[in-house]
Amino acid sequence: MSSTHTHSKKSQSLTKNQKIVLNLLQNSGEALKAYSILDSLKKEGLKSPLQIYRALDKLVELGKIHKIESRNSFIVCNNSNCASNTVFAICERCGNVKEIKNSDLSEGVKELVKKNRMNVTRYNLEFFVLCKSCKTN
Amino acid sequence: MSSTHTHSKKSQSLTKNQKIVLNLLQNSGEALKAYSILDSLKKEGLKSPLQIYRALDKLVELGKIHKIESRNSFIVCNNSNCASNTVFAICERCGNVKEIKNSDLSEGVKELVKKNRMNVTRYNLEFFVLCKSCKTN
DNA sequence: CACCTTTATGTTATATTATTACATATGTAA
DNA sequence: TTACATATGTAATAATATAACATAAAGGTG
Ligand SMILES: [Zn+2]
Ligand SMILES: [Zn+2]
Ligand SMILES: [Zn+2]
Ligand SMILES: [Zn+2]
Repeated sequence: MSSTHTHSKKSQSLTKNQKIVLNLLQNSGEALKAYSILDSLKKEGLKSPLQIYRALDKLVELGKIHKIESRNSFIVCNNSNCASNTVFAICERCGNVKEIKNSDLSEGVKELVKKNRMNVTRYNLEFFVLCKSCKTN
Repeated sequence: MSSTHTHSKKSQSLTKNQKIVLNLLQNSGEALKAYSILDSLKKEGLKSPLQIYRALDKLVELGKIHKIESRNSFIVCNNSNCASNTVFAICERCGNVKEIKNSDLSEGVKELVKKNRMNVTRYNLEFFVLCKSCKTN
């Protein structure tokens, strides 16, 4: 035993199911739905929706993934740290989702927040677009 | 007979069910869920989810109402014409939803769109806030 | 270590949200 | 009239998400 140096770093504290779900989302690179994730993970032993939703909830809470609200799907965070302020471009034709850095938006958002005296915790912006691939077809 | 003067104005072309649903949303003034709308309209003779969803779909399409994606609820449009570009403040504590004019946002959005070379059809921005009433309690 | 608390897991059942499929009716235009 | 598009009614079912409860693992305190 000796060095059972409990690597209890906060940063790698994902549990088994959380790791499995995160891996799938990372490897897929696209937005996935909960029940499609469940299907894909039957072989890993996960067999109930709740196992998926619990992992997803936690990963969202940790900022590792985001939920695409208008599509009930989930995608890995593309940025280092969104602080849960998210911007997506969602293709209306093929459903492709791409996360966008929100830096350019901050000024406009700040003004809007100030003018409306809002106590903003976070925000989520969804652009509905025709993606490059769909535009050329 | 005689004057069956078909009042076929495009502007008032809502159908019976569409009018009933829109009226309820207008009178309530708050965001409502489809099945709660259904419950409220049992007395008007609407009895299946599909009757509600069809009316809601059409009203959204016409821009009369909006869907709050993160809450699966619907609210009357608060502006004259959003062109389906919507901004909401959603209280995380009580669920209250308020539509916000998006004029101040346009510059930041335009830049973001330009920088990412997006072909944007429309957008939806959801601010998660602590509303005034909840802040004081 | 023993003890307690918190967090995660497994499992079943159920709630909530939304659509498919098909038959009928109504509105609009040539 | 005929044709076509749009709206309605109704039943069944699909897709998304949570409640409830039992058990297990992880973490902190003394
Ligand atoms: Zn992100
Ligand atoms: Zn596309
Ligand atoms: Zn509006
Ligand atoms: Zn509130």
